[in-house]
Amino acid sequence: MPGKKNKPRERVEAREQTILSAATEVFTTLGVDGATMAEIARRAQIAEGTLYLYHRNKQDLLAVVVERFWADLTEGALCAVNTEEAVMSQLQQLATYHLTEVINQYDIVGLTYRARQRHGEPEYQLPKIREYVRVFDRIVERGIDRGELKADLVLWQYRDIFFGTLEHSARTLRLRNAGFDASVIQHLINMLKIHLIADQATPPLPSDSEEILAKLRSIENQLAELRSG
Amino acid sequence: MPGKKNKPRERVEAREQTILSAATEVFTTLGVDGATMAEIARRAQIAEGTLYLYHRNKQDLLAVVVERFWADLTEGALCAVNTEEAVMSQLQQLATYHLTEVINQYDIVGLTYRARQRHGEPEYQLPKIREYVRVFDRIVERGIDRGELKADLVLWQYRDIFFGTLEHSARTLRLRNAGFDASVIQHLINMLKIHLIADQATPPLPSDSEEILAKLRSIENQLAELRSG
DNA sequence: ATATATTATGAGCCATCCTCATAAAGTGCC
DNA sequence: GGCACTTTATGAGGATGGCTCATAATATAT
Repeated sequence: MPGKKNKPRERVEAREQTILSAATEVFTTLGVDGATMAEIARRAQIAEGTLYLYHRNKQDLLAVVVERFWADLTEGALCAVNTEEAVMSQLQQLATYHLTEVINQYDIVGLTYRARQRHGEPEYQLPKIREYVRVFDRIVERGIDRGELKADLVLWQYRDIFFGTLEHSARTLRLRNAGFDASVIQHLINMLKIHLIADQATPPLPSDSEEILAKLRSIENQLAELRSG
Repeated sequence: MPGKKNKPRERVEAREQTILSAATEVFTTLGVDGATMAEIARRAQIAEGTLYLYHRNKQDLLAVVVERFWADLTEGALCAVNTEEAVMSQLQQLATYHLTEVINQYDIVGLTYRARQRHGEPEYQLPKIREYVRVFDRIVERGIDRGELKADLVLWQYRDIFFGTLEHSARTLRLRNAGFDASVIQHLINMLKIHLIADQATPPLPSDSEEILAKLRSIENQLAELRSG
C-alpha cells in the first residue's frame, strides 16, 4: 500500500520543490510585480494552471517562498550558535550569522515585507519568522537560567534592539555597497553586555552611591531638625 | 502677467493636493494592490486619464504620497525637538515623537516599503527619508560640537540602533495592539547615554543619581533659607 | 479491462493599468 | 469680442497578467 502510493507522492513533492525554486528565482530577480505566473510556470516546466493546484494564488505562493527561506535560516542559526559557550558569545554568533545572511540574501529578505501584507492588514507575522526570532529568545532565557543574565530584563525590548539594529545596519551596508562589518556586531554586543549581564561588578561602586545617599539622608534630617527646632 | 497666470496655477496646485489626499486615503485603506487608479480618480473627482497628467504611473503616485508623508514628519520632528536643551533630552524628544507617529500612522509607514521598490532594485532611498534621518544626525553633531558627546563615535551605527530599535518596537507594539510605551524610549536612551556621553562619570544607576540630585537640591534650598532666616 | 479518482492543461474571462485620439478650457493678440 | 494656439481634461480601448474551468491525460482500484 505505501509502496504504491509513494511514487506519485514523491513526484508531487518534487514538483512542489521545483515550483518553489522557480518562484524564488523569478521573484528575486524580477521583483514581486515583475514576476508573472506564466514565467514561473515556464521555469518550472509546467502549465500555468498547474500552479494553482499547488498554491491558491500569487500572494500565497510568495508567502510559501518567504516562509521556506526563514525556515532554512532558523536551521542555519541553530547550527551557527554553540550552546556550550557563554551566552554573550552565543548572541555574538547569532548576530554575525544574521547580519551575514541578511546582507547576502537581501533580495529574499525584501520579499518578506510583501508577503506580510494580507488583505487590509499591513502587518501580519509569518509563523516561520516567529520561530526564527525564538532562537534569540531561547539563548537569552538560557542565559537567565544559568544566572549569566539579569532575571528581570524585558525580553521583547532587547529583541527589538537586537534585530532592529541588525536589520537597519544591513540596509545601510547594502546602500553603501559594503559587505559584512564586524564593528557593527562589536558595538551591538558591547551595548547589550552592559545591560544584560547579571554580574554587577562593572557599574562603578554601588556601595559608594549607597553610602553617599545614606549620608545625604542624615544631613537632610539634621537640617530639618535645625529648621523646626 | 502673474495675475493672469496665477489662477490656473492655483487650480492646478489645488488639484494636485486633491489627488494626493485621495491617493493617500485609498492607498492606506485598500492597500497598494487593492487601490485602483479608477477609485483614486473617482475620489479626486477627475477622470482616470487626468491622473496620468500629474503622475507617470501608479508607482510614481505612491512614491509622491510617501514622500509627502516623510516631509511632513520632518517638519513635525523639528518642532518636537528643543535645541536649547541637553542633547540627550533632544534625542529623547525625537525618539518619543518618532515612535508615536510611526505607531499612529503605521499604515502610511507600511507604504514606504512598497514605494522604495524601483524596477529591479529592492532598496532605494527616498530623498525625503534621507532628510528626515538628518534630523537625528544634526542633533548628534551638535552634541559633539558642544562637547556633550564623544567626538569619535561612529554616527551611522548609532543611527541604525536608534531608528532600527524604534521601528521594530513600533511593529511589536502594533502586533500587541498596544500604544506608545515610554519604557522603550527610556531603555533606548539609557543605552545610548552610556556610549555617547563624553563625560564618563555619570553612567552608574540613574535612579540613584536622580535621587541624590534631588536631595542635594533640597539641602541647598534649606541651607539658603536657614542663612537668610 | 473498465470505472473511478487524481492530476494536468491552456484557452479564455475579467480586472486593471495605461495610452491616445478627441474635446474642452484657457490665453494672447488684433 | 473673435480667432489662432496652447494647455488641460476625458474616457474608450489596447495590452497585460491573474485566475477559472471545461476538458484531457494519467494513475489507481476492482
